[in-house]
Amino acid sequence: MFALTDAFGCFASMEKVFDPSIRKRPVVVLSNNDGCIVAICPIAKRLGIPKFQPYFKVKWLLQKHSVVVRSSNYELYGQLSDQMMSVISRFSDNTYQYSIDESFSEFKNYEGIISDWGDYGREIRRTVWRETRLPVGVGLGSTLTLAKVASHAAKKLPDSNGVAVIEDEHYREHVLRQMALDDIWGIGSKLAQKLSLQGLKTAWDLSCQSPKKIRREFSVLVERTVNELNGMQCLSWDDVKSPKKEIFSTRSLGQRITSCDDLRKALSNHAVAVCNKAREQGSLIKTLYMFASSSPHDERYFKKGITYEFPLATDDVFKVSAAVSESLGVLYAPGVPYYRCGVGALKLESCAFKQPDLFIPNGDPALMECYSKINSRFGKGAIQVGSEGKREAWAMRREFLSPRYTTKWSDVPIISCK
DNA sequence: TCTGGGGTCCTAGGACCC
DNA sequence: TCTGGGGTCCTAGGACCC
Repeated sequence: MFALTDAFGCFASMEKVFDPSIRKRPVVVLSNNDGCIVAICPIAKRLGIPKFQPYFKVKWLLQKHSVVVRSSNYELYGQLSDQMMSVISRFSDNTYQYSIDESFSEFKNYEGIISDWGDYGREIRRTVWRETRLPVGVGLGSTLTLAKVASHAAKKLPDSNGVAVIEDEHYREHVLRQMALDDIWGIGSKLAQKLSLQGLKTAWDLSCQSPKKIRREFSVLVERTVNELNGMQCLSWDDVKSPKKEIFSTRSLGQRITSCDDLRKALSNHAVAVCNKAREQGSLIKTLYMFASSSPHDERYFKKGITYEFPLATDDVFKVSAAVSESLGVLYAPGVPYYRCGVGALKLESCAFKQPDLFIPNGDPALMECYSKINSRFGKGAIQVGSEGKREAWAMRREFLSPRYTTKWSDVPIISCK
């Protein structure tokens, strides 16, 4: 048995944790630079507020319903996510955090011990609420895809109360019949469109297809989904837990930048972020990709990218930020109003198979270890590479930012007793 | 006044080589 | 004289997810 536990309207619900005055109001959270709506609390959802729409286009709708608008407060969400994950992980000996608000749990060693999975799911839900004030849904099923289906049902079906268990055939059919194709994990809008041309309408229709035929006409991935919907496990635990093959850090800038120095600082920040993520999963970077561009909505769109090959795969932040400085000449052109830039590690190698080179100095692994330790002890950014610069004006626009209740001393909530 | 997210993986197509 | 296959690598763009 697998479970998927995820937060309802994650960021929007997180905004309510330390601000009870907005708990009963519709809340949405905007993406970086207050660009798009990325989270909608259940109350706002009922008002029909759309997700992933540019903020400036739906502003009128938000005002009409007096919706509370917040910028992304990543400091707060990171902290609350950690708390939520730590509660969930107490309920299984094997969990995997799939995203900031979703966690898979495996219960291989619990068969026969847990008599009622529904009760167990409700216990998880209650405990997360009690300890973090976050509303979560819990979906249980015999494959990872069915756990995802169940969590969808836990959110959507009125009789579920936040927990759904797909155990018997009857219920599986009941849930799948009410699920749209593009709500299935791995089926997006394009595939859904193609499938509907064949007369399929619901997840149940897809599950009734012959896997062989689906493989022939679509792909092994869709075939796998069909099998998983029927309770045949194709996705193994290792598939979702496997280390990333690519790591990116990209961002649109709060303000256009035009100076070479600003671009270097911005890219340097991304390069260091990528490097840190790579080290966290035990990877070394062999190929780095850097790009900078104006906005695609500009009249004259400018985009330049460059790949940089390290002679020896590395996780040394100094080497990675030096690569940025070296490549800057290609990316920078005077007069371009840069709007977006980013860095990605395209080729990663496992540090378990590190191959030293007699003629290339290896950097200082002790220095890197010390750097990592300082940042994990005192928080991200406690120690930096000089080329990253300090927090710049163009960093990020966050007009509707809530206090950093958990990560800034002056913002810690005060409870006064009379 | 201006404003349009971010991350990962896959695939098609081209360049190049034998 | 003309024709011809197949593999690898790279890149850009698409698809999908949250």
